[in-house]
Amino acid sequence: MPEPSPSPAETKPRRRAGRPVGSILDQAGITTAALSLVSKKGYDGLTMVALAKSLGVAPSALYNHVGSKDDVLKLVEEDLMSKVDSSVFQTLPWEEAVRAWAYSYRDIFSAHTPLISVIAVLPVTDAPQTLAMYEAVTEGFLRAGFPEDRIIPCIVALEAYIFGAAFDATAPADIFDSGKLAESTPHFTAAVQSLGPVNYPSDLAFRMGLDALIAGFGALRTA
Amino acid sequence: MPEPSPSPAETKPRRRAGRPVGSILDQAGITTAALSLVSKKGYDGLTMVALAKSLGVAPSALYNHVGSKDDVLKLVEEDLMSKVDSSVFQTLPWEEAVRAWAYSYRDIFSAHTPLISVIAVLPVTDAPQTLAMYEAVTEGFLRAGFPEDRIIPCIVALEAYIFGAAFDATAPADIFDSGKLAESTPHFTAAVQSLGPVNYPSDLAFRMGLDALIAGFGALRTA
DNA sequence: TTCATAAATGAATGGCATTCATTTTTATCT
DNA sequence: AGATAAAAATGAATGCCATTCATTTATGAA
Repeated sequence: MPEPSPSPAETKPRRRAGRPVGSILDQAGITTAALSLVSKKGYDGLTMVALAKSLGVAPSALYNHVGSKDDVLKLVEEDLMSKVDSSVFQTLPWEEAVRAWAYSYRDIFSAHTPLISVIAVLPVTDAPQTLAMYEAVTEGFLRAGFPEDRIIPCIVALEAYIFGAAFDATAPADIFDSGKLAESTPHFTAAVQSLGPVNYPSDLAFRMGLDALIAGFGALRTA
Repeated sequence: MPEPSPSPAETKPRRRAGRPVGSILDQAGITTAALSLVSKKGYDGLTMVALAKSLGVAPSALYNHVGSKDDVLKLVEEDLMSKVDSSVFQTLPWEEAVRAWAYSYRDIFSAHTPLISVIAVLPVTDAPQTLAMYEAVTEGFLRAGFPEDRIIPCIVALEAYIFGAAFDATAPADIFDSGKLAESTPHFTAAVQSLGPVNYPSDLAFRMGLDALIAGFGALRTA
């Protein structure tokens, strides 16, 4: 630090790199506290008051580190995105990589569906983990021989499907029980019953749709 | 309840059919008021206080007709479901019917994404309009020659895709702007730019994914 | 008219995110 | 070591929200 006395360029206070020494709170701590709160109490339990209490701090103290509760959700989202396995595109053939990536993506976010409405509309700017995932997936598509201008539409469609499927995965098993109105919907009721005792086929449906998307998109490769 | 008095079958108070004569409020009125409130102020503006005011009534009066705000959302959902065009399955060949139905479904719910988290998990019991839609779609699949036990998984997968796409449709155009981090994600950034001035291809993506699902599922027909 | 029931009222209640003036803590400079 | 300025934490508001409840009003049937 060759920092002489006169030095008008350096006006901001400095801090030793990587050491949040002077404060109880920082964004990383808030993120992990939010995640453990969600895993214990669900998204209804994720309130600024509860978050502050779990950190041993007054609620207003949080606002020195995040601008709003939405900021907290963005932090959680970034953390989750970093857990989606997009490394598979470096090791597996395209079809299998897409499949593994999609399952990983869906499994992670099916436990965090309240985030989906936030993510789906959230600009990717300043979201490094999210961008890193997109970069890895894009590279995988390029390597597999996709024309550059088809890659983003394919990813967008796959993501839409994954988000929708994440909701499905949390639905109750009897969601298709037609109850008293069964008589007026005979074909639908029969189709539901033909599935057997397990009436909600969210996993079968996910696999079938994913197969269709992979087959359809795979045909776009030029190489 | 042995009910000694004569006429034991008729215990509930009667009311002339179709005439909500004695009260200002009923569920139909609440539903249309909620819909017009949403269209004017969005889902943030849909509060019980605002809803009551738009009906010229005290907020607590609403609770004589609905159990909770979630009930209001269910009423709105049912109304929207009745607007999804599933009649196409009676007139068009299967591929075109699925396409038309899916576009109609997505277009309606892209203006009501806050409902999706409710719908996706909501049992279909006591939701006559929703059941009617499922019945029409199921009939369309049966007519097209699908094995009975494949129909529900296909519908579930299509719905997941439609719900996800409804979120996409509301995303800002610059959602994929990588900003300062563009240098660290060269392939993704290039792929986004190859799309041209319109950087968010939600319509192209929807069409491509829908084509893939229709092609993949269409192959399941046996007839 | 009488009476029971349904509907509407207005005043609570408790939870929520967020703000702000104030105090405390911390890091750096003299 | 002491002074100083910035960052961080505090506690007490604020305003909005869904929901409840005791009470009053309106309605239809007997």
